[in-house]
Amino acid sequence: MPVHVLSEGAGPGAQVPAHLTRISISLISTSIDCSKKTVKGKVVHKGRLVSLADDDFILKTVIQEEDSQPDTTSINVVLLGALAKDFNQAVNQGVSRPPPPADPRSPLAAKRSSTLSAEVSRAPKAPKYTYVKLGDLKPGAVVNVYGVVVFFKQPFKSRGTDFCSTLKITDPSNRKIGCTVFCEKLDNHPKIFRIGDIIRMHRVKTQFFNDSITLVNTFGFSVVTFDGTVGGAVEPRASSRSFHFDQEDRRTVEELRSWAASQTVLPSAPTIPLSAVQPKAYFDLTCQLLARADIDCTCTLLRVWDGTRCPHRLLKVIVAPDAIEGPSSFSTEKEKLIANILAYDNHVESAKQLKIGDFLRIYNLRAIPGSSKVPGLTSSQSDQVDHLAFHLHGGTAYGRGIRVLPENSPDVQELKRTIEGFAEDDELNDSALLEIWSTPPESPSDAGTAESSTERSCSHDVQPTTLSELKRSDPGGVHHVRVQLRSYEPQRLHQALKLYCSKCTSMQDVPDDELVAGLFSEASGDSGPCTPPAWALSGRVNIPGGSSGSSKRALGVHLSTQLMSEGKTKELIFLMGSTLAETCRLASGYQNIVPVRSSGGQLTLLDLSAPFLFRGRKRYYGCRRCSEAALREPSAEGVELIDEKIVAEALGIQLLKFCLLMKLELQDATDTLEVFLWRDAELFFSVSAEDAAANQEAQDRIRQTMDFLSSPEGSTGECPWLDVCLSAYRAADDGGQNRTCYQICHTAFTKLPSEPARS
DNA sequence: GTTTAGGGTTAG
Repeated sequence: MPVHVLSEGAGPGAQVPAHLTRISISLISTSIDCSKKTVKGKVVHKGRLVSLADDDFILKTVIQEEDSQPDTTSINVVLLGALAKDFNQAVNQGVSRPPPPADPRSPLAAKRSSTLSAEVSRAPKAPKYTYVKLGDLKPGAVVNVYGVVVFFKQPFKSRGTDFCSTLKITDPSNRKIGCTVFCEKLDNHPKIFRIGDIIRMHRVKTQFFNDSITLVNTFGFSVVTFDGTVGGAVEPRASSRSFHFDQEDRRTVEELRSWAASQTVLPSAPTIPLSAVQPKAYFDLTCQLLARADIDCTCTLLRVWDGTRCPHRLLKVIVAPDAIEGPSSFSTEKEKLIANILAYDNHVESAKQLKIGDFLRIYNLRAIPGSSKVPGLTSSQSDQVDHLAFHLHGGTAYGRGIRVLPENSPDVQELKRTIEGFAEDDELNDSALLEIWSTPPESPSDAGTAESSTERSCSHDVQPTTLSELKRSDPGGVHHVRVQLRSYEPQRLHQALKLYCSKCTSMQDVPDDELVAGLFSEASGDSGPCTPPAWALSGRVNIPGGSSGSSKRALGVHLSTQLMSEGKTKELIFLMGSTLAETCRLASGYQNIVPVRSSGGQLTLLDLSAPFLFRGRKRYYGCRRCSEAALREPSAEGVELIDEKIVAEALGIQLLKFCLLMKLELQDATDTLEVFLWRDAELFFSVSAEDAAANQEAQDRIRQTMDFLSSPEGSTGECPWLDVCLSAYRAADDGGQNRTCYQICHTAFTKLPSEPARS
């Protein structure tokens, strides 16, 4: 039997016998008589010709219908005998165009596979993406590639309609390939943070330019990048809503990482902390934005820090306080760590997009010594000579630009640790804490030598002092004291629970149930018609009756199509029109509940004063200032567990962290002292603040600890003694006056009386 | 069915 290959574009009747009719591959099933049917498609896989006996062969092939979803409309075909042999000779695996026209995990594909896969026998998997080695690139093709980034620019505005990213990549073939990405949306551009990042691009076309091949994105382009650190987590940074990622991708990334690590030719441009900045040098800085001010239309001031102190004197730029976005001043200690950066020309626009609190990487920043000419107002210029000024010059040469780093990136995690290390001495400066508390100390009591009820875990090598000595000593530093608890606030311990934003460092009370219930009832008020987003499947859910026997009712729910197709239906629901009590009741049956409402005919989230997420008994809140909340479909691709972080990220919410804040009055024989328990409160109580917000046991533990510490013990009739590590720091109060504050650090309560049995 | 850019320091 001869095998004919249809030429591209040939009509269906051209070479096919007339008694045969063509059907779509998606219609093939075991209940259909296929004997007079044909299919038309492309050979996306051609197996090896296997010889069974003399002149008897077997060969497997996969045929995929064109212009269709890859994992739903291909068939496995087993060819036998001479047909297998003829096929093997006549047919080539055709990848004249890039294999799949759409990401195989697109919602459409997922939806179809979930409904059809059980009924129809087809290829079990989408055809794999094939990646062309950079050394094998030929002009005039559309390909998928992997590479290691050796140069990149942040996206910049082109003269056309799009932003443009330019980068250069390499791979073990050692060929360096320039790439250009044009996209209107910044979000669709590759998320490259540093040289050495790994990049995967789908559907880029090869072009000849200046005697070498370059890559440019083309239709259906998608890109994913990865950190290039050997041994680091392989976390895809996608630039599209859905993308394919499997174990083979993981392997490829790891192979490229190890290869790159062995290459000395890869230029390494480590980011430099402010403490290591050299005058005249260009460098990349990883930092947090604290404040911003427009100087003129070609220059914007960015005030940043990275928790380290630059040994050189830094240029001060004086700006009118009302021109500053963010705090107009900081504590004296913090000011010493803040660098003023002048961003010029094209960077003024990108500086505008930044939010106070953002974590940034600023590329190709220049430290200029002795600068005295700065647009706008500078303080007395004569005493600014030999001060370092940081300039981000106009243009994009050498990758000059600004990039916001995501909070979960390893570099930001490290930055936060550095900043928090400083925060131990300073973070409680701003009036936040001083506003919440204010009561003066009183008189001393007797000293004791009893066993301590706490244990210090710090490594500070300081001798214990008395409170009166401590009060006389210079402000700052750490101190060890032996003290008793005299009093504490708040007496109502639930008031010690706060919500803290690590981005803008604001702190707020946890909204009480009455307030939250009010928001739910207000949200269910708008019951007009409402359009759910395209990715959602809508249905109803029965609310289990409460113990009071309240009437059952059904509420609207919306589910993510993609999560459903992954069998994760119950892991996340968007619930509409429920009361707070009903939401809590349903939370026992669904892992994640996001309350939603109808607003102006659209489905939206509730006001951020309400929890945006219920997980069992836990509720999670977002920062009103730092969130850009919107209802979006979360991607759970490769995610083991959908948790508050995944949901918050998908919804653009800056997650607030539960924390505990108390003010304790301590005493010893010499004096009394007010101290805060905040940063290490969880360590002190051996309880997480999040648990304290949700469960009685954790609350009991805090209550028992405070009861124990404030009640007379045994025959001595004294309160228990505590060995405590205190950190002292200067902080400005409301009136701008600096005063010394103390905070308990590195200290854990150890002597809890036996816990009562629980059922 | 594709214009833009196609790396290589501002000059404050």
